[in-house]
Amino acid sequence: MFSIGQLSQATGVKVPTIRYYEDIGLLPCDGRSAGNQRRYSVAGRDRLRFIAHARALGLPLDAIRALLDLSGRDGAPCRDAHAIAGAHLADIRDRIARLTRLERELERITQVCDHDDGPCRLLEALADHDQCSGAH
Amino acid sequence: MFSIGQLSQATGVKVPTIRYYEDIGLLPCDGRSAGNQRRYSVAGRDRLRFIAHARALGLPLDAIRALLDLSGRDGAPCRDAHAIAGAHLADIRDRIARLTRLERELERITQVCDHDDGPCRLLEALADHDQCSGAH
DNA sequence: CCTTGAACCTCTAGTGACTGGAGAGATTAA
DNA sequence: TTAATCTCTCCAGTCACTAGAGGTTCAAGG
Repeated sequence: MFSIGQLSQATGVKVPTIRYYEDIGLLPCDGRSAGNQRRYSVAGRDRLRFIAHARALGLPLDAIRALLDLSGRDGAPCRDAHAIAGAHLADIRDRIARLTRLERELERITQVCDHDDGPCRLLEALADHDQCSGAH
Repeated sequence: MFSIGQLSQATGVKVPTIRYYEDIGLLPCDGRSAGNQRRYSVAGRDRLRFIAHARALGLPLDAIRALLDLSGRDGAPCRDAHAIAGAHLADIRDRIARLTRLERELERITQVCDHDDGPCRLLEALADHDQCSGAH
């Protein structure tokens, strides 16, 4: 059995975060010591590792909760898991696309003015959406 | 003079958001009606347009506040404005790079398993960081 | 057995940038 | 005048934590 600090060391997840995951019902502890301190089993550690890795991949906690529910069930979780991961992948691609448009727009804006005196056209360009090539 | 709703229509910024900007000291209103309703001048509308456009470009409100302070001053705001915009551009590029790594990783994970029966390796792959090519 | 210091407990509040709702008052057009 | 719309303030919620206060428990050394 692990204490919360040992679990934190074993997974790289901070202690307050582990307690937060318990609060929202994502990671129950496997019991308490006589003095009311949390104790975790190996299964609990593995569950937290799953959560931590999925978080590192950017999945929101709701999606992680759904995946954890799936992995406990039989039936056809494979398709459902793919649906969740696929939706996340689509979301990531969408964010990349939008950030890339912003990058180009901001590059353009920072290049309209590269002098040291006179009124700064950068501020004007930032103020005026009409100068932009598209929507954001 | 605009009412808050007219300002909202003119800028595309929602009414509660305008009030929020006032709360945090970003956009004071230019007076009140006899019945205590907010009134805005053309200058106020332009200021909100600046804020809205900078937000659409992804700048955080802190950076926008700094830019608004700059645009009111003389001195050498041009260099400072470039510094703020440049930092934001670097941040965007960093986020794109990280999202692209995640995209590749998630692509790999979703491809380890494309069947309909048996245990889903997608869930295993999500659980196991060691299968990943790098850090995230 | 006792002490010390680290780890742990609960609870509250704060982050960024809003969004939504309740319940009451103001404005405007017919 | 009346009805419809708009606006007011205040409070709570979002997401995923993070930080702090003030108190309790644990493990190791003497």
